[in-house]
Amino acid sequence: MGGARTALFAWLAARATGGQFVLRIEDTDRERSSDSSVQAILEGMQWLGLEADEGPFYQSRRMDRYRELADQLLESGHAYHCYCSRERIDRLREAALAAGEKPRYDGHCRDLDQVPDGVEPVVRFRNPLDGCVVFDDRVRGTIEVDNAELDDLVIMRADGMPTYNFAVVVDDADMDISLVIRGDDHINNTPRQINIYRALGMAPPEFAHVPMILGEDGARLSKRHGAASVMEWREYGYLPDALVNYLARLGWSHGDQEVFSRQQLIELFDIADVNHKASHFDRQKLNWLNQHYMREGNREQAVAELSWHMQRAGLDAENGPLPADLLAVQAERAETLVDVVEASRAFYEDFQDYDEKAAKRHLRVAAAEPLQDLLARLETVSDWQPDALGQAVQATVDALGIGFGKIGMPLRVALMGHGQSPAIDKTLWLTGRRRSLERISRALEFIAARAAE
RNA sequence: GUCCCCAUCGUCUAGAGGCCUAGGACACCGCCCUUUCACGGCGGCGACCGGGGUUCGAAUCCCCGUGGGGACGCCA
Repeated sequence: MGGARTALFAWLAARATGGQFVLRIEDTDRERSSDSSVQAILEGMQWLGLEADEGPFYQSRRMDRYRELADQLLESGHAYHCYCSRERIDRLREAALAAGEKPRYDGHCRDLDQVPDGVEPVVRFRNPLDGCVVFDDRVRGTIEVDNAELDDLVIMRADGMPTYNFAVVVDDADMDISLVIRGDDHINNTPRQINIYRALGMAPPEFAHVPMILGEDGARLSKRHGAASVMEWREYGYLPDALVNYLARLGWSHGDQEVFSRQQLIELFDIADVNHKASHFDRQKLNWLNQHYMREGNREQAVAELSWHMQRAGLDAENGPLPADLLAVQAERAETLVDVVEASRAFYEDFQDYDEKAAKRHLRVAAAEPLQDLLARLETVSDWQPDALGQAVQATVDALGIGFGKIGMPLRVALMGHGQSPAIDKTLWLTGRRRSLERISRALEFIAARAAE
């Protein structure tokens, strides 16, 4: 989610300023990057509607370029081969930690005379020893770091693959990136990268470090908090528009406004307005927005998503009301599309047993006459629409001189198997003629059987 | 531990020295509407982390504490 929000900000910043949104897959780590993880990103972006103007570009296909520039740095003396073993590096780190210092590479191979045999070296960047790096962050303002705090980072691994900090510099320069928007966990990388730009003789882009998103418990958002990938949120029943709106409001705002269309977001968004503080992910507020978008948002999107969820839950839309009709009545009593589907099973398939408590309370002998009367009336209803259905129920109430409660709840339980459903006319409507008549008959039989016991 | 970043209701936030008796939203509580569940309406609870400055005046500026987050990888 953090990545999705960063992508959203980047997309908005590009759209708001007439720029291009470039999608790049940073897959230089052979062990961690897999087809499925890349696929998850691509799918998530598409589902959220964050279409890229360029890309996706894959770093794994630009190896020659990274090697070329690493060689250039080697030749100009801005980089050097390092033969230190991982064990030595580990010892260095432990010693530094024990001494209360910041772990750093000690520059052992900086000026080596002789090259050890049989060791595949890494390439390290020769970071300046003094001075400091200052940059003007578009959201944070001026950030200043002493070069003395920085060590010589590895830019090419022993296997010849570039590391992140080097590859992004090369790519951002080659791809003419004017603004880099990323999580503020990268603030510490930026001065190192700026030093590399300088060594390469290239001009660094502008940077904007946006705050992180924390879980409800204040810890960094992770799988532990329920969902790692954007597509999992789809599975939970959220709408892309709701997620986009929610994510945009996390760390950014425009006065008291809470609901923003994409168009408004594009018109109002300015990266410089982004907050400095990390924010907590609040599922309940997302729920509220999701309900809002289910009720009043883009109909096609909501219906398409609902259909997807129905299929996933094994509900056959052919065998019950139209998803659009279902949404129209269920959205106001549900927070997610999964809730809508779960509350609607009875409209698409038969239920086995009545909820014990509901049956005991509402399917009693006293309910038999009203149900019988209503059944007769419903059989004559030709236009199975809410208005006519509501009138039929009212007619039963009037004819028998009973209160609405004497028929409403028994009917609800007869139709749904339990006591929760939309307004009774809507419930009859969604249940459909054949099922409604069958289920009322079934309830009458149930009542009779109970009475006989 | 060292360095970097941050700090307004439980949460998201408004607030750019007087407009603040600190506003809105979510959540929560109450009432109304409703013979289901909801929706909706009305109302309530609830915050400027602490201490020093600067100023006629500070939530807003500065410093120091404290708290939180991040970084310190041949991960990104």
